[in-house]
Amino acid sequence: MEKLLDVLSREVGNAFTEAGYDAALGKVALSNRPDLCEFQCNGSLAGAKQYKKAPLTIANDVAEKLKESKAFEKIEVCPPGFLNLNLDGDFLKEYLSKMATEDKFGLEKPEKKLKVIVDYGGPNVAKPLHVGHLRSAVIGESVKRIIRYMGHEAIGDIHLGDWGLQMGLIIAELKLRKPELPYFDESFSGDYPTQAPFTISELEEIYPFASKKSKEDSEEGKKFKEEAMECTFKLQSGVRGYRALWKHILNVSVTDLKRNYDNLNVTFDLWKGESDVHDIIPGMVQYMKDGGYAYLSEGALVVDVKEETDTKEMPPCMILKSDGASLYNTTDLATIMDRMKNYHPDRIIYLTDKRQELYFEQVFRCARKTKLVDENTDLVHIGFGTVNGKDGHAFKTRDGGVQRLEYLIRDINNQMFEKISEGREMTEEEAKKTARLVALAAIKYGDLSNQASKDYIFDIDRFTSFEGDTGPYLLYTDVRIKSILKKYAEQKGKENVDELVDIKSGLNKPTNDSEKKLGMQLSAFNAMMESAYEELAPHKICAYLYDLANAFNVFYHETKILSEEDEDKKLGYLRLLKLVQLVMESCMDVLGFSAPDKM
RNA sequence: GUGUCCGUAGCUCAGCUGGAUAGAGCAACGGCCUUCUAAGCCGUGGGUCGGGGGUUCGAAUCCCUUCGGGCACGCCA
Repeated sequence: MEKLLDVLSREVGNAFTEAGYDAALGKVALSNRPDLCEFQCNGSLAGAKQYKKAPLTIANDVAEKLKESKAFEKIEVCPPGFLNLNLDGDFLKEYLSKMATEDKFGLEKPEKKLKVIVDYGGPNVAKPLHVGHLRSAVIGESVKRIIRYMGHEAIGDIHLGDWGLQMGLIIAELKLRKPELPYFDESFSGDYPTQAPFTISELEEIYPFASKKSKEDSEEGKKFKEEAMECTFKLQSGVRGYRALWKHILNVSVTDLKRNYDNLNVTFDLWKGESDVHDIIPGMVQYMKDGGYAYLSEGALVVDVKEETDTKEMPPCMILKSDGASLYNTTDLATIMDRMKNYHPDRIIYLTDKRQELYFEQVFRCARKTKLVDENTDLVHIGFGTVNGKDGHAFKTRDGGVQRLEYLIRDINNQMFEKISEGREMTEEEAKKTARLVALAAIKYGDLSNQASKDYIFDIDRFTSFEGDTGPYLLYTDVRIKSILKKYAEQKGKENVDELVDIKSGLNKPTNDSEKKLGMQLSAFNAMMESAYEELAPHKICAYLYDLANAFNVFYHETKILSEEDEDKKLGYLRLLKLVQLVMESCMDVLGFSAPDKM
């Protein structure tokens, strides 16, 4: 379905043509002076020079022709040459009625369905999730859903960090603590225990402990690091006991990660990791050498990725370290190779901290230069900003430690639960469930309503106060609508409101200003979603949703809906409400949260 | 040093493919609940869009410059 602004631009463009001017000047935009008009066209000003005429003259010429258009109920010319336009109520009614009958409210299907891989830039196994992981999870989930909503195929890959020195560190430390385990006995040939020799809590304690030790300058630290590297090497070369231990680490970790991500309503289609491409690395390296792409520089194997047009320094992309070991780049490139072979994606989107921008540019250029990717496969990096505390510095707990995501969410859930329990008739069970939904919306909306690339301040007090521009406000609005519709069904003695209020039978012509504003906000849905997709910008959906909720609440306060005596008018209101509800819920779903039935 | 991002109300942020008087939320102050959920609505105050130049009929938006801040810049991920 054509976007409303395009329809209107065509109308005005035609008027420009009829008046003897370029149709391209007829571009219509939402008015930035809502006190004067709903839409505006500034083409007369832009065309003044070209036609050597006063803008006012052009505007008057166009306005004259525009009178024949059915799209506008008011056409005004304002000095120095603005065309101020108000939409015709019947025209809006027709547009909304069509929108209500179409799939996805008039969002156009893509010409070609694309296959997109979304790489969530994986957490490391054996390390608890912290607030930093929140962004990649929340933004990634939304980006994935936006892509799907647009009609493309999206494959989400958590892409775990499950292979490097970190694994060696854990194994080395375990070896010190529990040397009696069969995994370290090279002569052991029986079956290893199916039960892991540690819990997730132990694992989460071991890794930071070992990591810290390996960084110490002491003799002990150096020795430990060597041991860890040795363990890494043994693991990667396939020593049986080490592989078995590694599987335990992975299993214990993944179970815990799944639980945490489930709480965030974030899911992955693939639980791949760096280890999955281990076997194809030698082949890839050989290919890069054979192709003349890779050469030794300062002992390391690198590929030059500088380009003529570069204005900045562009270090080469490193393929292997000087000791011959692989690194982050190696696995990322091998993963690209693997994905091309097994999925043939049209696009791969990476979500990581924005500090990795240069790194990804190197990797992308390298992949292109070495032809690991097809020319028409798009590689995109979405670099997001850091999550800061109220002081503007990286988010920390009160004692200065890293805040575990799990505890943070638990705290917010609890705060919500208390708030909801206050003076509301709900069972404890219900209140808990509602609290989780509200907390999730608070957290996700708090994150997603900021531009992804910017740092933002994670202010728990603000998120949990949930007044104004917050997730809970949106939920509240949706709940209000549901409540009215439910009440109407009850009045009619029906279980389900859908058979009473069918949006497909069309909307009414708006009868007052707030109703019209609400309708206009609805009509912008398809354009908004398209732009959110093009820019991979969930915050645009947030802004739209907030505006829609606002428009609804104004309408709600000005309009008595259920007590309206004119049955046709009442049904019109209810269908409008239903449409608002469906659009809101679609937006929320794409953002990755949902509303309860009551709150 | 090179590159890059940012600087908008007291605070947190939109707006940036150029348009008229720069918008929200929070905080402050004042109204609105016997009537569909007040987690709401309405109103008041609050700004040299970091500074300076330029392009343009018109600049928060584009270009240059300058100040202030963040981040990155070969063997970490």
